[in-house]
Amino acid sequence: MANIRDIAKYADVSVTTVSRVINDHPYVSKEKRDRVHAAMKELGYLRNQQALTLSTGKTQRVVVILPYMDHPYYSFFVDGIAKAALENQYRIVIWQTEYKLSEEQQALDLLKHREVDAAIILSHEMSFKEMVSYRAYGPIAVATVGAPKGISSIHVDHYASFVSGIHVLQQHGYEEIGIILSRSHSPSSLARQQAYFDEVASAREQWIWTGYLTSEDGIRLADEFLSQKERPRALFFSSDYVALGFLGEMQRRQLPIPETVAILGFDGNPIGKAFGLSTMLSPNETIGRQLFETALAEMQGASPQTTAMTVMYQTGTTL
Amino acid sequence: MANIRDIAKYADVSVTTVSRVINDHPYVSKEKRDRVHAAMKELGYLRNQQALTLSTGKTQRVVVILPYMDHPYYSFFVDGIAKAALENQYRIVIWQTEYKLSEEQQALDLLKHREVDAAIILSHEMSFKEMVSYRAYGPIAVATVGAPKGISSIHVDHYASFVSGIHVLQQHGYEEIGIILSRSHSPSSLARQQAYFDEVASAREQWIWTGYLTSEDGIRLADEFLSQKERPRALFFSSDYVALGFLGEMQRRQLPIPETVAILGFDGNPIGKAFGLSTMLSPNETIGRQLFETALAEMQGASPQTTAMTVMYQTGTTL
DNA sequence: TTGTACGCGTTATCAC
DNA sequence: GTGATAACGCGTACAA
Repeated sequence: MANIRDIAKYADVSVTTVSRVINDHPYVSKEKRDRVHAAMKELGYLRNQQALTLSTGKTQRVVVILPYMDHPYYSFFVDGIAKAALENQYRIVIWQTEYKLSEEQQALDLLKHREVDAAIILSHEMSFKEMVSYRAYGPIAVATVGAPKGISSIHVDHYASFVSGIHVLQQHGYEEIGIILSRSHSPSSLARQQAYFDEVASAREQWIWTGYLTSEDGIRLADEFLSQKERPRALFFSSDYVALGFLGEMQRRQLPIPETVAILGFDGNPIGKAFGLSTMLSPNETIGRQLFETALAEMQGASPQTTAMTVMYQTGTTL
Repeated sequence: MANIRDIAKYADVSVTTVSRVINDHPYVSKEKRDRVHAAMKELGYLRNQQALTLSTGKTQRVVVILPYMDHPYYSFFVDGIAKAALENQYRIVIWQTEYKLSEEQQALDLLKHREVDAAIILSHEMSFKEMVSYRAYGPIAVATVGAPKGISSIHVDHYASFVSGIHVLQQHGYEEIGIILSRSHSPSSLARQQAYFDEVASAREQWIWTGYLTSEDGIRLADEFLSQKERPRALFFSSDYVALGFLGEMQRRQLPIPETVAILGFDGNPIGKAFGLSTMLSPNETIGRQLFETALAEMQGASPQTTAMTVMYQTGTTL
């Protein structure tokens, strides 16, 4: 609990000198430097981060805003963010929103109240218009598409990615394709629908299933899918977990894949490999890293930037 | 950027009065209260959290220390912690250690440097002896077994849980049982081995596989398992993800489950349901909640406590 | 009911 | 090289 003043008194120097020693500044005689070090050791000095933070105005913290902690999709982003943050002596504060606007607002209020230096948003309900109003209080980097000037974005180009996924399906001979989306009105879902209608000749509304986020949703999809009279020959998912739920349920019903219907996932979650899931590999950990690095650069004066990432086909046995 | 003094000046009152208004204290005339509110609105006042923190000595933050963000096992704990924390106006800081002692030390240093009020540790390499040396700087709650006095613990009783899992296997007629562990020297692995030798008559060293953490490890296990001349009739895993990796690989090789070998998982990860995995359901989200609540109680003066949780058999088709 | 003055622990400024 | 002293923005005795 000894503070900088106690050290100064004990070493018989000024607090300024102690501060200089702590921060490795020049212009301190070796003799006093040694005395200060000895005093710090003797009294068990520990620098109080809160005081530093108030004094410098920098918190060395970034808030990461995401809807669900327990959805494995997000953990890869967070992993990348966490690694980049730790390497740069930053801490990350996690805020789980469950897509509630009020939670997103509270999380961004951390920026206003100088509790964090920047915000990284993985998915959001909030409009970009509202988000921009927080920009004055610190850099904001998002993993979603459509960010306006002022807000950095490192994201998967969902339109291009879905197009290339559809091409993979078509190269495998599938023309009648259905797609499985998460939230119907999210920008990524809209981009995916657009790609679907642009690239699939037989595209139809009934072959778009929306509201599927978890593996349980995937299980539930089996009934919805099988109950249709006219069914597509292939399903392109927007999440590996949903795809795996569906795949497992089809296996349980002894319906062979891809004979009954081909399955193409999206993400590249390692667990998919165990079940031979064909999928579009998304570089989510890299995106996480870059989100932090972009935010860091902005804190140091750089301009906001937008980067679109692409996905890669990862072969499996479900096509 | 207006601070409490600016408000005071603008409303023509003292800073104390402004502080009282902010914190809803009594003894402020309605008239001045209104003036202060008006001034705050006019100047766009936002309370600086860093200053509050330095002044009160409380950060309203808790650090959560865990080895891997991208291992889905931990996300359920974090989910529970996050929910409980947000309900109590606490923020959580995440520190990913990859089981590196130095990272664990750095994370606990946050406590020393008053950057957080308490620490929650989900899994650790550090000895409890060393951990205790940090206790002086704030409450510590762990999700592991064997915590000494002074350190709170909400954990799965791995010995009892493994015993009950083994009983489930035996009730299904399996006597020759093997077990799959993660890190060989972790307390939970030791408890599981003990349970194994205590309860399984045919227990043998060759039927203990250690070093399996991920689904990829589970895939790899298939070869190790099949190459043994004498094989157990059932495998009891310590993680659903490893079990699923193994299950998927066995399916790929067209080896029927449970005929080739029965599989019992451990965790109760939702994705297991899709593939009919029989497992021991562990209340990890609840444990997360209680970890936070215990830490909070300690911050408010309560004594450290230890609670052991039990797991429940969740039926599937792999036994 | 209100206000003055100080403490929280640090860094930054400026004079010596 | 060194050291007073003023910020940073808030809460809170204590006095009035």
